[in-house]
Amino acid sequence: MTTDVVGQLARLDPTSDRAVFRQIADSLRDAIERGRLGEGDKLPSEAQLVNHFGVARMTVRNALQLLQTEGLVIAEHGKGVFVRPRPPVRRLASDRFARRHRKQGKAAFIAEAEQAGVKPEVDSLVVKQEAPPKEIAARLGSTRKVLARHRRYLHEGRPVETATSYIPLDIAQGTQIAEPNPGPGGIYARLEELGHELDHFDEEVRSRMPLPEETRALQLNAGTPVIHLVRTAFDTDGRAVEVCDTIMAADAFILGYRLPAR
Amino acid sequence: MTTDVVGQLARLDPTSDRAVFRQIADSLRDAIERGRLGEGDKLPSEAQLVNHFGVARMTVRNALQLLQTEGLVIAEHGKGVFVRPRPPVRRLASDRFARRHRKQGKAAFIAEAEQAGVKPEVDSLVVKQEAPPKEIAARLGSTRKVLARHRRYLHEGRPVETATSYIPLDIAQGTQIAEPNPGPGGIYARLEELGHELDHFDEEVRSRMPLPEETRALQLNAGTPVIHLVRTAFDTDGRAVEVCDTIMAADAFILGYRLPAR
DNA sequence: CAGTGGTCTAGACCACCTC
DNA sequence: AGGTGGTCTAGACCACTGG
Repeated sequence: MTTDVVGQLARLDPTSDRAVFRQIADSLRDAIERGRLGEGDKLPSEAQLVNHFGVARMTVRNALQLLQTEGLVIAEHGKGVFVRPRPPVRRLASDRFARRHRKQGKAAFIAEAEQAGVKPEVDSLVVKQEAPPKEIAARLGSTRKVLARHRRYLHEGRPVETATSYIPLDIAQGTQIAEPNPGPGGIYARLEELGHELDHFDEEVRSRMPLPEETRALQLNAGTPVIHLVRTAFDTDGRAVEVCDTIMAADAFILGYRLPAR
Repeated sequence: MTTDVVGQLARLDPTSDRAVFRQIADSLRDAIERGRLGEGDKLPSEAQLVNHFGVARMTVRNALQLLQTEGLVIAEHGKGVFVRPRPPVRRLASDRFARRHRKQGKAAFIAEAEQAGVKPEVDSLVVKQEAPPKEIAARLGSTRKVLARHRRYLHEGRPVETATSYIPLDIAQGTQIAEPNPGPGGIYARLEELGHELDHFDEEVRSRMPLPEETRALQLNAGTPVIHLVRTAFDTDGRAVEVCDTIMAADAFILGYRLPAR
């Protein structure tokens, strides 16, 4: 058998003010941080921990739950609790919407993914007309109806991002933007062909815990926040021609930006 | 008394596969999303929920814990469980390191905060010389010793950000950068005076759940992720002259970036 | 089948807050 | 003092996984 992890865990300090379940969590966290437990390794079972520390099962479960919400471990029903493997992260560079990529016929997500050497996919595409949500209308500067393009992106089969693009109907109606497949270079390439030469994008980045529906759509583990990114595209006339509302699994991305020191 | 919130909660569905504590969480979440419970409002007490749903206290506590990890509510010992108020967020604009701010004698955090109309503070300043952590050395392109400036930023008294700047010793030693107070315009102004004209900054943005130490330093509530931002400053010679490693309370910030469409 | 985690019960004592 | 949430116990039954 492998080395006896449970035997090497720190003992409880009965004189400490710190709650027992926190002390148990501390000792397991310590074992992970010191590398005694590596990525993907199985933690001692609840029963083993109950024996080792001489506490009730709920106390052990409290400790494990704490580590889960910290994003350090993942419980798998019927199998055990495992040190969470760090999934490969994708770097999104600040030139990801550069025209040269569109010119090559690649949409931003696809170009980024291929550069990172992973297989990208898109699914659950929904295109419809609707009244824009308030936040979107504020950014578009209009409450008139929009075309909403919703899709989900996957990475080697794992869902990592959902995105909804909102384009004013007066721009999108009757164009390929309203089709499920917007063609080479994505909707930004189509917008430029329609005479809306793109000038810049403004991105707003937030982070928070996922709503239950986001947890479902992205199959998120406990302890995984989401990055909420809202991007507004402006043409050279200064008009907002698209707003893209994106929810990303935070453990799958690093966002990269270049700022001028000017 | 106020309206009877607990009486308006949805009933349990005994035929559902969904766990009872999840159904209870669902009904409370629903009340929050529908606005029956507003920001700062007190949820029904555990005892009230136990009576209303006819379950054991641990079942109710499980439901409340779920809502806490979702960041929707905050439990306060001896007082109750409350709908989490959305703290005022600060927008960080992509021109926050523009030279015109330094010229006005303001460091980036101060300038941003004043623009947002909040009172900024800095505390627990530590300045020392050390070997750079591996990640920092990689960005500086050197493993030689650095000057590390650690500080914590507060917002109307609330800690919202910790930051550590690493500057190569051959640049910083003997200058005002090595002093606790770097002078007007902050260390970037000093770097430029020393002949390192700044060209651009590269920022990397990640999000994850906080480590216990970060939870302490930022006094984070359950269900609050952190934004981990690493900024590298480059001078016009292309040399990395500073790396700043920042941990921000995710509920206190919106990051804004402008991307070229070029 | 045995081992694992998931849910739930029915209590107990404690620490904190407000009155 | 009485209400609130925080911790802990000692059980029970269930659902999933693996050999």
